[in-house]
Amino acid sequence: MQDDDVFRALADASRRTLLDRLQRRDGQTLNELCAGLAMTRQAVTKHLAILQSANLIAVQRQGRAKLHFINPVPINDIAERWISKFQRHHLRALSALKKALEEEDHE
Amino acid sequence: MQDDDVFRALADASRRTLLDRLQRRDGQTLNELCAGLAMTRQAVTKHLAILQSANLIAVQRQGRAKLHFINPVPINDIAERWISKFQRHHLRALSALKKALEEEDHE
DNA sequence: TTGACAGGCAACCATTTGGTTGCATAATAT
DNA sequence: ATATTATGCAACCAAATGGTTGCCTGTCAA
Repeated sequence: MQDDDVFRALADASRRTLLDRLQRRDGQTLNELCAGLAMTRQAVTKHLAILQSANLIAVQRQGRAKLHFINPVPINDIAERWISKFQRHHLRALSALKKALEEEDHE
Repeated sequence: MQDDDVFRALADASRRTLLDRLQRRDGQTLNELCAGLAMTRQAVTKHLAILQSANLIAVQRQGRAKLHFINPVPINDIAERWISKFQRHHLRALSALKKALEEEDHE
């Protein structure tokens, strides 16, 4: 599955924070993204590499600076392909859960 | 963040497969969920425990069997709180999801 | 009651992960 | 030309992760 990289990239809170920051202001450099985070620049570099290989961010060199741009497409893909699956079965699943919990209460 | 458990639980392909299976047929036992998977029952047990502590599934004992029920709420929560940030241009689809959830709550 | 079936617990293991430090390289400013 | 700034690379480390095996407990059926 190609979604796997996206899911795994999103699993880390630091990486979600980085996406958060890029979402607030797109096109930030590595050093800008490092500011205020409790980890070294190299750690951030690794996180960004993971986000990039999951296609969640795109990178553009500008002189010695490296600009990072968020790519919302994979997240939207997941939202549409995967999460909607759960919504489709939401009613049935919820009623099954409810029924199960009620039966549990009667024991 | 409380979403963290959900994100991390969803990061593993085996766990997503388990959710997939429960989505197809809810209320399966541990042994049923193990069938055809290339890992031991104990590995599946661990995955189910992670899914449970992320509140993605609920469990009900029935005699010596253990029934597993999917809980779509945390995933919908993420869709609402987090992923929606990244799909501003899909506001219409999102409001449809929100509306569906609200209708469900009123049952 | 005895055996088979469903699941739980704990120890152990290899690999992955998230992080570090130290040094190197490339572009810019003075 | 030189110092400074922005980033890259590689080795290393501890902890988390995903998995195994072995054995134990509880429940059902014959």
